[in-house]
This record gives sequence, C-alpha cells and structure tokens, in this order.
Amino acid sequence: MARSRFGEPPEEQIEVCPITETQDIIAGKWKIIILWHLSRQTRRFNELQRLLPDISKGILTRQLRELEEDQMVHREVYKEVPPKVEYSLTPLGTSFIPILYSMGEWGEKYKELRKS
Amino acid sequence: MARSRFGEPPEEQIEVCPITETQDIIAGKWKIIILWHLSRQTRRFNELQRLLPDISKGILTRQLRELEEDQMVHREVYKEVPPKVEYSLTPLGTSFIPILYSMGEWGEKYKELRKS
DNA sequence: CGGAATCCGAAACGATACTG
DNA sequence: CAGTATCGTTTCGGATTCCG
Repeated sequence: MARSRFGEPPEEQIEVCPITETQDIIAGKWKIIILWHLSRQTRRFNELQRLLPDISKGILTRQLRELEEDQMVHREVYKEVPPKVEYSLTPLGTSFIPILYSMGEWGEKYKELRKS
Repeated sequence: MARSRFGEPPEEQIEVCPITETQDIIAGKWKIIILWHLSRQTRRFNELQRLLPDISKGILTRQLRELEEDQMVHREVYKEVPPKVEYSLTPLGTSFIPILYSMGEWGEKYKELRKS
C-alpha cells in the first residue's frame, strides 16, 4: 500500500544545486582567466605569465597544476633545451569555452552599466 | 611626425581579458550557488540557510551583502514582527542566469565524465 | 527572524631565491 | 625556459555570542 500523502514531509524537497562541481573547479583567483587565455590559443608558460602580469611563477604553476588535475588543461612538454612547455585546453576544458565567452561578454556589459 | 613603426614594440598587443570583472563578482565560495538558488525563486534568509546547510549565518550575510553591493541581489525588508527579509535577483543578477544554468549543466556533464 | 560583532584558524596568495 | 622550495602575508571562511 502506498504511503499516504499526509505522511510525506510537507516541506518542498531540498534542491541539490548542480553548480557546486563547477564552483569547485573554477575557484581560484586566476583559473577562469587562465582558461580564457588558453581558449584563444595554446600558450607557453612564459606567455601566460606575460598575459597575467600580476601573477607570480609559483602561483601560476599551482593554478595550472590544479586545472590539469581537473582535466581542464593539457600540459605538453617538449624535450628541448631550453625547455618548452605548452598549455592547451583538453576536450573538457574546450567544452567550457561557451561559458567563458558568456562570462566575458557579461563582464563587458557590466562594466558599461557601472559607468552610468 | 608619426613615430616610426620600428619604434613600436614588436610584441603582440597585450590582450586585456574581459573576464576579470566577472571573476571579481563571482569569487567567494558561495556566491554562484546563492545566485543559482535565487534564480529559481525569491528566498528568505532562513530559506537560504536551509538550502545551504554548510554555511554559517555570518558568512551567508557577508556574501549576500557583497552581492548586493555588486548590484546582483536585491534585499527587501518587510517591517513586521518577527522580521522578514527577502532576497531576489536584480535585473543585473537576472542577466546572469543563462550563465548560471550553463554552469549547472556543465557541472552535471562533468560529474558523469568523472564517474567513468 | 535576521542579523552584527568578534575572534580564530586554515587556506589561498605572493615574493624571493634557487635549479635542471 | 620552466619550473621547485620556502616562507611570509593576507584574505577568507567558520564558529560563537549577543542583539533589536
């Protein structure tokens, strides 16, 4: 016999927010900015540093490593001297590009709004 | 007289990343999660607390205040006893909803991928 | 009910020096 | 060139207590 409706909790069901996973991945001061740059083209470590003038080598390395762990970024090491390392988006990272661009456009609009 | 081209820096122009503004606004552990919940419906303070079981009152207040400052969230105070306060998205916050939903969908896909 | 105020600890960030 | 290692600092989140 089915349980009576009156036996069910009256409150609405707790909605599990599906955005938590995403939050965990893009948390980090430079993550989405790094992803945005890589979405435009593959970059070497030094290039990224020039594009992000206010980030130090150490922290850039860490953010890249974390993005790698999360399978967002691919790290390609060329065995040359001097060493050369290229960073690019993985398929997963690539699937995030539309969101990055939306965020970029939205940020532009936001900046306009704040001027007025 | 115009400066010679040879006097200009040879490097490519530094691309200013348009995503920085967005990053500044959604930084904060609970910001986008709060926005996501408010995108579904207006909520009272206590409701938000129930929806986010792991957040304390103090930090919830702070995140909401910051979202208010950034004109993402509207705070409506009803002069009643006991007090009642409702939080909702502003027009600016509403304009962010498509990004929130994209992030939610992406997070779902990501979760699937990680299982396999 | 919806906060404010305070304090604490952890984590994140950042600067520097050194290295293969 | 692309890191690693270390350490200092700051920022943020979280717990608690109190209040109108």
